[in-house]
Amino acid sequence: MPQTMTSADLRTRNQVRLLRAVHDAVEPFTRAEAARLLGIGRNTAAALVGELERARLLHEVPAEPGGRGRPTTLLVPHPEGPVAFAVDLREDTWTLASAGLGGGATELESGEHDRTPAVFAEIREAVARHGGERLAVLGLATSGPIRDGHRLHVSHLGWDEVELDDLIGADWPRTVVDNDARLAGLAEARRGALRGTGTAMHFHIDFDIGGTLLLGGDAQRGAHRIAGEFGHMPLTGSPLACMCGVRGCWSLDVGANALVRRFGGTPGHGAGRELAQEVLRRAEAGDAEAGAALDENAAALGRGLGALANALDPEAISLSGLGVELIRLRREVIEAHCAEGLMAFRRDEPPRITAGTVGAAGPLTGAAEIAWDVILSPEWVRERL
Amino acid sequence: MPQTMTSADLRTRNQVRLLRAVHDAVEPFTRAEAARLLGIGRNTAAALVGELERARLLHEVPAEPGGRGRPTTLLVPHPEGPVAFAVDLREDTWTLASAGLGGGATELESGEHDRTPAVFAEIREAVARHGGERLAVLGLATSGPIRDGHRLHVSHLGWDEVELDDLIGADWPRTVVDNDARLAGLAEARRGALRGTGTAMHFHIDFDIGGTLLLGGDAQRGAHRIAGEFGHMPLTGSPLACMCGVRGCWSLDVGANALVRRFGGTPGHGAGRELAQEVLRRAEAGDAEAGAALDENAAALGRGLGALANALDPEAISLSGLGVELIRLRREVIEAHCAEGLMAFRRDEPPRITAGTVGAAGPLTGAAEIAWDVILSPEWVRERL
DNA sequence: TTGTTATGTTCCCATCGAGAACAAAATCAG
DNA sequence: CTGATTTTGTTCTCGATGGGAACATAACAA
Repeated sequence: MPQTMTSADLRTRNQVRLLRAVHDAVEPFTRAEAARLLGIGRNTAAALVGELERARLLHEVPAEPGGRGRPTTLLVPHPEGPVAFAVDLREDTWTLASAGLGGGATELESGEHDRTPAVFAEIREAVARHGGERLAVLGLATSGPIRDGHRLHVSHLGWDEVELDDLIGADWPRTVVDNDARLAGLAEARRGALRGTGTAMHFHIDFDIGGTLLLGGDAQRGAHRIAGEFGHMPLTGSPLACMCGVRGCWSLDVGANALVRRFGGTPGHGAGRELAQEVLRRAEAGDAEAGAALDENAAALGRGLGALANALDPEAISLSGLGVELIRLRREVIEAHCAEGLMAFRRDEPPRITAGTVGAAGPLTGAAEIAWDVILSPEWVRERL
Repeated sequence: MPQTMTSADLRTRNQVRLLRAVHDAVEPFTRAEAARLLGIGRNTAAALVGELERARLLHEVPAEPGGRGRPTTLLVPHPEGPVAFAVDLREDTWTLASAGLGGGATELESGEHDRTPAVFAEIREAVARHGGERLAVLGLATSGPIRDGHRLHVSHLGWDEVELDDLIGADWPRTVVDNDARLAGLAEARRGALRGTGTAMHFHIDFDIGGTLLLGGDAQRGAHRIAGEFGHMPLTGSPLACMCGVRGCWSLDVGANALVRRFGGTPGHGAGRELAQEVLRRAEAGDAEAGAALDENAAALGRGLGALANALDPEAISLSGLGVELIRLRREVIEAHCAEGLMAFRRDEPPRITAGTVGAAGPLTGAAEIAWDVILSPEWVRERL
């Protein structure tokens, strides 16, 4: 496991550091600022940028003068530089987007699908339509755990152990895949509400609840890359059996399925999202029963967050999906029950609970991030020159 | 946040890599093997080792010839090299040990204490008695969470927000502190049952249960460095109120306190450990009620482990304290209830549940590790030359 | 117009690790 | 006992890297 050794590796390393700084920056910065940021000399910065410009990875544009001093250049993505494609594969739709250095994604195409793995061929064709020389890596977000990075398991589509290696063949560009909830969390950590946190958590609340632990801007993946099933811990004392095969899961009390069940429906089939939206509408309009349902959902959410905060000590927790509405309408309920679940000695410093700012674009943004993580690696950059 | 830039940093980096390899190795290795291991040339290895020998960080001793080829030298700790001291501060005793490069710890002194923070002065004196020129860093393990690394909270000693910065003053050597359960886990990850795992968990079961998530050989610490209170999640549906201020904690059903409660005692005062030992003895002798108590404890343990495995996907889980006996006597119960708590699709690949191999020396060994982590840093090594 | 300030550019230099060639010290084959 | 083989140590040269100093350049300010 060699990390770095030769002087050439040192150069590559500094090039990657520079590219990563550009990618992660909120605002573009100048070459001189880059030198200060990386702690290198102006001469070295000039050499690095020159090589990256020649490799069509960075581009320099004149910066408007901002005070005294010789005018300098802004470091921006190269117009002919590599791009990452990102795919968000949902229950019955898919979206393809393109993202350059810096992360800004533009949607290219989207479509519906028939809930069979044939959608992968459809996506492959869309990628071929839009992908040119500049396409470097494809990041794909799907729901459901992906064991060891290739065995996909989406229960609500009836996909059981779908073999991704068979569906994503040699005619695909270099492709990296991950779970949508985890990628939504990664997006928040890199470009959203969790930016800058050392330890944080993100939860996506849809039919049920899934999430990820974010450490230093990266998502914890686990030994088989199926970490994040926080919704399948018994955090709320439910006596019910969950579809996952366990009894008492947190997800039984949080999310659209819990709302469906409360109003007498059978979870797991179809119209849960519409019902959830309707409950939200009615609760906002003052309907007592809908309000009570929301209270229960928010209370169960908060109770679980408190328990998880005891164990993992996050600085902040962001929510997406239904969670955004729950925060908007029932923040006090969530926070009160979170505090109740927190050990007494930590109640004066509870985790910040916040709505994600990347929103519904989370999985797509996260997929672009993991694709760019491949590009911004020493191996890839060295290959490119 | 500069990671590395100059060529001098490159050299330091490789020196640290070499020292870390020696520290982490199970068996000593030769200079030629080191070159292969780090992916550097024999000439470079010779230069690195020479400098480290002059800095009294490494020592070369003739290796007994093992086949053909010119005889070489074994890389071993320098006899005058730096040592780390490690302290394990327990409820009413403390132990001081010394650990050299490679981790082998030898006990220096131990004593009892009066359960007041005055024990820190006592420890300071013992350190001064044994510490000479070679003492570089002190690692200290205590029970209880240590918020932000300096505010100690040990409920069963009645220490509430004890300020470590006041107790560990400028007359101490460079000191690093952490929680005993976390350090026990770190010890397993570095030198015990979890060695080589990418994602693993460790739990120490005493009066209650505490643990840590281990990622790539390091312990997850959390935003306020108080992560690891897994025992205070409601994983077993207990209706009771816990001393921590929360209702339903896992710890209410696992550990010595749970046994005390089951046999009519009041947890939190004294003799829980003796009772636990007696229950173990009686259960092993065939006593039905003691056996049932053990069953319940093991079942609750397994149930929680399964839930946590869903969320964090560890490759292996090691246990210390009472957990060792529980594995020895009730492995099937633990594993069965763990499987029951695992989502169905992961039951064919459950986490390996194993007794820790570092044993009672876990906190001390872990304390030595965090002390050596300071020594094996580029900053420290560069300072030493 | 002239001084100030921030940046770009060009040079030289110390250091680092790679690689090749050779030397040294053991084992193995006869 | 001798010579071939194997593995490692040692020495030397070389290209590349980043630091630093000196100078050039282009804006602003007085």
